[in-house]
Amino acid sequence: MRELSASGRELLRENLIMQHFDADTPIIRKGDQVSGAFIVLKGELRVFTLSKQGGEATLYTVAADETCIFALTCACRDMLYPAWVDTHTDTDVAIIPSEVFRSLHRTEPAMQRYVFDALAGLVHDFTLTMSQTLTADLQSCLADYLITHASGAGLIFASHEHIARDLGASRETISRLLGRFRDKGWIATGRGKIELLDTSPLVDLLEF
Amino acid sequence: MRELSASGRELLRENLIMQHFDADTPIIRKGDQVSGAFIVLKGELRVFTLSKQGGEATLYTVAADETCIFALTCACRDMLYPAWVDTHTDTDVAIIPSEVFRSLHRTEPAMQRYVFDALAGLVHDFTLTMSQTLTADLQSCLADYLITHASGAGLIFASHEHIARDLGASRETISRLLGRFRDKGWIATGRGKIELLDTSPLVDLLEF
DNA sequence: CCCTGTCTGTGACCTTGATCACAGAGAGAG
DNA sequence: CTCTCTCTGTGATCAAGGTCACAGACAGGG
Repeated sequence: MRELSASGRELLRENLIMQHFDADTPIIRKGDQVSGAFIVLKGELRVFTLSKQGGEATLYTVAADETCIFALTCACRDMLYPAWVDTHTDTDVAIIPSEVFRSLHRTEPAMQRYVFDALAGLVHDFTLTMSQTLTADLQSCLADYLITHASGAGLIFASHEHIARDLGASRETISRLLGRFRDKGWIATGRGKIELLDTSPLVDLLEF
Repeated sequence: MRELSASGRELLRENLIMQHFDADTPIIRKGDQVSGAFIVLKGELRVFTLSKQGGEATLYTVAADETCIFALTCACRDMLYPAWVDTHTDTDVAIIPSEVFRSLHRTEPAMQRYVFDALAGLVHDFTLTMSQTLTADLQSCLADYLITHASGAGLIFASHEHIARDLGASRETISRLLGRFRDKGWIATGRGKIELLDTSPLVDLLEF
């Protein structure tokens, strides 16, 4: 945002709204009118859909310094928000009101570049998610999840419940699959913790 | 494209490549390097993913006057193409080579607007597809497909095979579901043809 | 009119993953 | 140390769809 013009920066400063959400708060429901562009300052937003039966499936998460692309497109094209959003950690968000955002987007090249990058990145992410959910079985999705969510040391701190929600699967099935991975010696499991022991067979599950 | 600057229009005219594809031709494979931005002039491109087992699922189609967003983002960000593309009808395509496109996108506001609109539209479409495939059962997907693909007179000209490919389902299951719809009097079926008789119960399948 | 190729209808069976129902851990609070 | 809560493991059962295997139905070419 350093690259905005003086007047743009001024406009932004005057209209930026800071907001705090506690952990596990529902923030947006599908069909809500969205008040503007969101930029996460601290914490994380989770964007997900709900099924007929009440099951959830996480579409993507918005980490610190990122923006929610659905909100961007809603602010630009006057759409209703197409999904649900909540938090699992304390989260601070900066909101640029729709009109301000639209005006910045019209006049500021830096803003155009920012939005374009965010959208193009989303297309990439979505493609991955889509092909995965459409074509891969749960086992492959889980393998991918473990690899992409592991810390450098190969550790993941998450309950089976949590993983199941992210993947839109049931807790029991995740438990069973993790059990299978463990029996094969690929991972070690503990309460709220998973350790990757041998990633190569997990990676093999992804390639095709 | 009328809104480009004189120099931009000149650049475009000199570098535009016209290409013709016959029906049912594979055009791009996943991982291919993409030569530039595509604009469909006549016919239709189908963008789809393949699963391990060889199953296909259509992500979206690019109709006349539309552009393929994957190709756009690939051209902009130097990515490999993330899906497969083929045709089912004779199709004419205009190709803007990557460097030309990048240069136009950098300098021409009209091009920036065009790309932004295409991306934002995709986000919207993807959202719909995603929530559907993630949350709805095949019956609802089929109902949606029939309604969105019917002509004004409520007619669809497509074989069960074709519908199955679009929905990433098997031909037999589509046949069975259509049979159920027919038995309930909602549709009439014929060889390569479906007629909607009573749309309201089909619409009911979508709302939840 | 027949022949052949593509659609369509159906039965049998299998796999995946959801759901229900518990039983046994860790782990923190008191 | 106990009590209670959440997390984990596992069996039984069920529904949706995919796969295999045909059989009939239509349509166009010769």
